[in-house]
Amino acid sequence: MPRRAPTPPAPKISDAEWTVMKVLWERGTSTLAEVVKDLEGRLHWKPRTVQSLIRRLTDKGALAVETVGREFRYSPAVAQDHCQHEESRSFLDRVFNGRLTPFVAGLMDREDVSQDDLAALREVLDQAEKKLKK
Amino acid sequence: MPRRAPTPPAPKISDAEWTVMKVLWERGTSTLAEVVKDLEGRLHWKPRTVQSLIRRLTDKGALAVETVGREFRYSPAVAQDHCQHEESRSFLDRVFNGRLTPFVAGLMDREDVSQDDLAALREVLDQAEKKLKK
DNA sequence: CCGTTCGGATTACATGCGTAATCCTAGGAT
DNA sequence: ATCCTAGGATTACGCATGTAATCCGAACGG
Repeated sequence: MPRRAPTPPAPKISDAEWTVMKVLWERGTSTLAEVVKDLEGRLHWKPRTVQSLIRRLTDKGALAVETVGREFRYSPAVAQDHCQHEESRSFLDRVFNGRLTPFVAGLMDREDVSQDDLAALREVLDQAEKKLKK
Repeated sequence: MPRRAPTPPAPKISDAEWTVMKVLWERGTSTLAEVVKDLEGRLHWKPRTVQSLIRRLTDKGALAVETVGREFRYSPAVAQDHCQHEESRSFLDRVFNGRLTPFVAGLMDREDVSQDDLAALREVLDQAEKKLKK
């Protein structure tokens, strides 16, 4: 599968940082407390831990900080799509020599897929084909 | 997509280690020199570096060592499929909340896919469906 | 006004990773 | 017999990561 024109690279986001970014992408601009709230229950993390991760993310330019009156509000500074795509590429390259089909085949082989999933995937392929023909 | 019954976990393999494992999976049992040879040209790595990686891989149980006469021969102690599947799962969970369809859709959207790729993917889906019906 | 609390800044600290160098020994070249 | 060399064992070393704790100042409750 050939790549398109290169896109400016997104900052490299670690595992734990992904967890935080996902909250921010879902919620949009949020305060530390809001992020902590969102994560608690699902995660054991102490608030300090979340703060550390947020700090690292702002340091690497993945989050923007805005001082609204008294409080700091954080928002994603990189598009989720973009980050997802970079991760996807590097994952496929590393594990499957860049090839998508064996990846999908492997999953199908070892996990149960629903009819719905299959239908959704076919739909995606049809869209791709339509785009290709244009 | 629901998971199947859990499989015994494979050792966690780092980026650089994947490069080495791929050589061993392709070549089968090999000596250090053979692995180095296989990698040189594609990679800048010094032989010592390769040796370190091999050592870490044997330490974590991903490679088996066998002393054949004078030399050490290394072979994969874990199945490639298995490792690939674990990576796939953790990647999908981390980046796409476990969902395959958005992953494929994102790739289709940002990369060019060939007719051949599309056909191969359709074939995979057909197989999955057949398996599902049985 | 005073103590508590919340969040930013700074610091911590073990582990893993990428990328080797050094040391040592046994086998091969001369 | 001697020296070189390849490869295993040990050690290195800086950076990233996961997971916080500490310190400090401001806001808030009483």
